[in-house]
Amino acid sequence: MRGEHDGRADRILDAAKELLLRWGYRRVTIDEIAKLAGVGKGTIYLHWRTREQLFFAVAAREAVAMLDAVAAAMRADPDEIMLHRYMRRFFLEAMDRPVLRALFTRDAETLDKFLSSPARRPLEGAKLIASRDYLRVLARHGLLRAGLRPEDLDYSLPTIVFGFFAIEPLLPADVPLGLEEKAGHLADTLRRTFEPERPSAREPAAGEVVEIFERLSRDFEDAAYGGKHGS
Amino acid sequence: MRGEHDGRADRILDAAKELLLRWGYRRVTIDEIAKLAGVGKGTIYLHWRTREQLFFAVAAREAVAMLDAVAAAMRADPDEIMLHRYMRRFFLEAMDRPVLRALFTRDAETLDKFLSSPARRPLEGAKLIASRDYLRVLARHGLLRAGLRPEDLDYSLPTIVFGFFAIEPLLPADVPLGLEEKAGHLADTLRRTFEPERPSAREPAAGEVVEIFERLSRDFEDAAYGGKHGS
DNA sequence: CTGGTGACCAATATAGCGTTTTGGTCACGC
DNA sequence: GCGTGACCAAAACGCTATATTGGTCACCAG
Repeated sequence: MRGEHDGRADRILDAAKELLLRWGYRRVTIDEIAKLAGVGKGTIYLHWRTREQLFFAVAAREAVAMLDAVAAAMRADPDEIMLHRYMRRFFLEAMDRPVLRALFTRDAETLDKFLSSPARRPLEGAKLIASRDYLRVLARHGLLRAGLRPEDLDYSLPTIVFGFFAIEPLLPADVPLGLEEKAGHLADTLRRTFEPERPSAREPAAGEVVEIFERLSRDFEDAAYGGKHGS
Repeated sequence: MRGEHDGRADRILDAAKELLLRWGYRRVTIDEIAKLAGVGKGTIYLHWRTREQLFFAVAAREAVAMLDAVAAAMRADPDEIMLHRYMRRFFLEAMDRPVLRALFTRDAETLDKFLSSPARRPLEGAKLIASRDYLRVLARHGLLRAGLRPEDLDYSLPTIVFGFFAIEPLLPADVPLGLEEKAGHLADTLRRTFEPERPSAREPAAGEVVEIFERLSRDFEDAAYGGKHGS
């Protein structure tokens, strides 16, 4: 069932994505998207109720790709479920995907009003970064500092991660750090702040965690293609 | 010599500050400031070369007040020189001063174009947050993690602190945390990330550190009142 | 002489308004 | 019955006339 869309929705999303990255949110019109996708304008409205929903779907599809990459990496190496490893990959994957990078770095040039539009809400860091379920599993398996409860992270964790994204457009051009190094600093901060010095084994938790991210991915996929009926 | 200005500059800065907070950067005119301060418009230009410099001086004077509070606290309690204690106070003091809060939270409503104006440059976090001299003293006295060099903090430290400020305008209204608690989370993060588990005594470093902040304060004071001749 | 001033000016911002573009709909036809 | 593009109200844009404002400087009060 997964990924067996008729392809038309994806052609439209491809067109929207390309134009978004080329011209920025404000300058892209539905007519252009329809033309590039080779469909009538009305067809787009068979898939999504508004322009906003359409662009939300563009971003949601990117999130799906990212989450799938995350889940795959966790399957290949259980260590990858550790909070600091996950956020390291999260940072790298997000920065490698122009749409997500624009979203997380709050690139106003590209996203303009979409940044403050309500449709963007479900993409807010919180859900992706700090899925309560994921943190709960980590805590239960001794992969968070003793005594640290999932809700204790509600504020700090997204705030720290947000800082590493949001600082990007403000960095002077001559910062001698690559993405990998930045991700490393982020990971180091999270590991020291939230993880135990001697964490338990990861394997017992890996299955559950992978499942959580797979489910999250499906949720975003549904949200992307089902925008017509969604909230 | 300190603080013995003729008072006129301060009256002007008071007027500018009040109008800034009331109307926002864009709506405040030099004429209004002059009227409220009870001086002629030309007089303002005897103190500062441009409107931008004037508003920079408003912010610089706030920074002086904050730095003085920081230095006083460090004099009263040497523990206050620890990085996490300093940043805790920095956060609280900045958030308590409307002008600095607007600056650090990047409040576009209040500051508008001033946020991207070159005159603001010297107020950038880096100088205040991560004065190299201060970090060097901490390192020399064993108050930073072994092996952590001041330049290793150039990226991480401002980034983390920036996150805690910049997230503010994005927090939903129902976040159940007070400023003190937020500052506590920031301090905790910095302590665990950058400080040794068993730091050396603070007293030996306290004098030097206090001096650094006193000098920083004087620098900002000079910059504020000497805007006429400054760069 | 000197420090302070406000009338003055070029440059920028604003307001008004007619025109164009565009998100979203829906009657029609393949 | 699914897909379409002509259609429409609403929003965006371009443009001109007008108003505002940062910054200057000739002049004046002390």
